[in-house]
Amino acid sequence: MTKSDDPSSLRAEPERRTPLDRAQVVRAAIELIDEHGAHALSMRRLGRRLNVEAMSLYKHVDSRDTLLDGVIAAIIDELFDDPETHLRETDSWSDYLVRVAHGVRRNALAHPNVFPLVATRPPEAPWIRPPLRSLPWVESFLLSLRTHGFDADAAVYTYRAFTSFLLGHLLLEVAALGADTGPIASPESTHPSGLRLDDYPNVQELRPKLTENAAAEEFDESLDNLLNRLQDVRTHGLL
Amino acid sequence: MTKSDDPSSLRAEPERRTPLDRAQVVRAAIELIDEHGAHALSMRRLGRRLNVEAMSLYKHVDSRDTLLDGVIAAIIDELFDDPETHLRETDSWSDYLVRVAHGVRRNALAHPNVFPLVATRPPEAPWIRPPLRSLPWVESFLLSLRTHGFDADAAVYTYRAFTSFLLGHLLLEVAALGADTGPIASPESTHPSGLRLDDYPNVQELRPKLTENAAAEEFDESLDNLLNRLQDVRTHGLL
DNA sequence: TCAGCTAGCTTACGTCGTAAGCCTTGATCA
DNA sequence: TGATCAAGGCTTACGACGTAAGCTAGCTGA
Repeated sequence: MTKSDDPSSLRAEPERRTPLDRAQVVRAAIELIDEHGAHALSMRRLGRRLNVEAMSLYKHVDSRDTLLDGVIAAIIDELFDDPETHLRETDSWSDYLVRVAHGVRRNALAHPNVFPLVATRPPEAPWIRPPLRSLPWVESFLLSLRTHGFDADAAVYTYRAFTSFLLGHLLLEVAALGADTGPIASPESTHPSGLRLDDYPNVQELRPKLTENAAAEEFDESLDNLLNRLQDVRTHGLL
Repeated sequence: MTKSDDPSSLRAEPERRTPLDRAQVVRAAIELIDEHGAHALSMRRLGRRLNVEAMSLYKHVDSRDTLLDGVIAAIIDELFDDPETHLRETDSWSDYLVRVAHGVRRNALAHPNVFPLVATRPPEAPWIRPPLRSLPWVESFLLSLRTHGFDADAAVYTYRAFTSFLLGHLLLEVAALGADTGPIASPESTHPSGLRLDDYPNVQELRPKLTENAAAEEFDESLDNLLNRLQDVRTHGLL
């Protein structure tokens, strides 16, 4: 009506032939968050991106909140579908954990604006811990450990220690990456780092080192240390 | 006008004699978040709680976002003002780190709805890492370590490892505590844990253990392990 | 006394999530 | 073929939100 029937465009835009579905909505939401951060995901904006009115999205999604849950589910399903993140015949338990850890890290770095959601939105049950926050994941993880000699206590302990490790390291790595883990994003880096450091001599002196990015090495080293600890737990039990 | 001049209350509510100030606004915001979660902090609601119109808050605060930054600053200042979290004459470096860790944990558990903000809002600079996310904190932390024999590299390394450790453990502990780290809070725990576990035998079997809360012990043990690792770094350097 | 400032209030705008209901189109079936 | 119907769009509308702009009452100090 307004200006859409520009005669020069017989079928200018894709002119949706096939109807939208939930998967497309979720995918578009992920793209939008990847590009502009979670605060930019509004139903109207998402509709615009899909050439659809905001209200039409509700044919495919119950609410914005469940859409966000869908985004998270999609991301961790993507991770779950990565064969690298599953136990192999030839694996030792530590090979397995290393591959899972690296898979999660890849996943987090691929979607730095989504990861804070994965980290902080309430999980389905309080004992399901981000970032391994789906039942399939918990099941797969526990099973893999138990088939490699972890008893019940050690497996659960490992689940908790491993998720804590992942969350701490990756949330900070992703945040340092400039992800707008919070509301506002880029434009207010008013001065590239116009902090008054005069009263903080140690910070001032160490700032070059503080800004160095050694995330990958530190992740691996900390992981290695965790694995050593878990080996004790596995063979000697808790305490 | 509406119903506020109930004659039975000559001065029913405090009837503000002294004007509001920024500190009171921040304090009220913290209370509101503590009670109802961050999603419940709107300028209008906050105004209501302070018997003031929403717009009046802008006399004391630049925007909702800077108010949130103020909330975070207040929380970590509270932590900084706790003498338990600072180096003592009699301390070894590990005594110090243990007390800081426990201080942060106390702080997080005292404000479980605020901690996710502390964890995920963008810090002033990318190398300032939650939850020790103020310049005074970084300075104090680095100085304390260096006065105990950490060289520059080891001190910075420790800052990073320590913050990762705190963030991972405490964010998950606070989340399990039922904090609404995300938008919605309590009412939709429709069924106390109505998850279909039929297809997840390991989860099903281990669920009692998964729901056990051993956060305190695990925090301490993981901390102890971290300290051992740091001891190596302190005495032998990195790598 | 009176100018000026402070800390409130009022109004208004644009955006948000979403409830309710309408319209078009293509498939189903008599 | 024509009637029926559901799916998947669209329109309108409501209340809450953040906040820009401007108003005003009452205190301060000259």
